Amino acid sequence: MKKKQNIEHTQLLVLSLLSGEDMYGYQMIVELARRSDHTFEMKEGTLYPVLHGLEKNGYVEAYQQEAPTGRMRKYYHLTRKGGAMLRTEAEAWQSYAGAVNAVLRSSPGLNMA
Amino acid sequence: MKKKQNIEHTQLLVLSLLSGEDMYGYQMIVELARRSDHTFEMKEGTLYPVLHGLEKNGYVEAYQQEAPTGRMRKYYHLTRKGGAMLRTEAEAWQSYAGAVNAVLRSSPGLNMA
DNA sequence: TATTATACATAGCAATTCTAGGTATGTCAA
DNA sequence: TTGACATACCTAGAATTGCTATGTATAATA
Repeated sequence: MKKKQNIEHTQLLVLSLLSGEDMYGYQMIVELARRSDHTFEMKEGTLYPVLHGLEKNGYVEAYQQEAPTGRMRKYYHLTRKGGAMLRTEAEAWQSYAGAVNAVLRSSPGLNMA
Repeated sequence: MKKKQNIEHTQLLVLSLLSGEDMYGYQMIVELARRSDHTFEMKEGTLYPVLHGLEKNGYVEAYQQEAPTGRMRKYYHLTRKGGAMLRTEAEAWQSYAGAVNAVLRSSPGLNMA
């Protein structure tokens, strides 16, 4: 039985990537792997539906642009609304992670530095 | 439309609680809320199925014990196997959280201390 | 006596990610 | 030139997981 990777908070990670520069889907997958030291290897089947959802809700805007190679790429740009959502979700993440760590720290079975 | 709370890593949190002392279901819900400063309000519909799964896999053992009030409680005890799983999952959490934070830190749209 | 807290349980819904498949072009080595 | 691999996009359906809603029952309290 194959283990499922389960990257949660996909939306937060995508918004975060786009806050630096406009990116296209494939690039996000590569960048996310790089910045997370390959902890995250997001699947296309995960990313593309999320991107379409973000666009539908006005958090990102898409535009086509030709790559130097001649291939078409679909770039995504973070909107003002998307930036606000990013800050909201980042705060939620901080709160969530802090709470998990608080619970783990209270566990004698672990050696939490 | 009601917002879903979505406590992920439920299993890790439960194992962590049980590494301190044996607990019964209702107590875990109360304790988890307390230790997480009420960030986590786990639902019974979430907890009980998870407990049954942990028991089935040998991570915890259950036993009945009468409370001072006269009511029956079902206590859960962390097994050696459960302790090992706790350490494994805690490590996975550290790695996961570290990767998310690394990505967020690389985002100019956020003010990550 | 009615409400709230305690205490356990499950069926089915909803949300999310993955698997698995499809389409197509560019690059590079054999 | 052909075959493999990387690039680049997309979606349907499966699997997982937590939540909603509901049920049962007892003890405490207003």
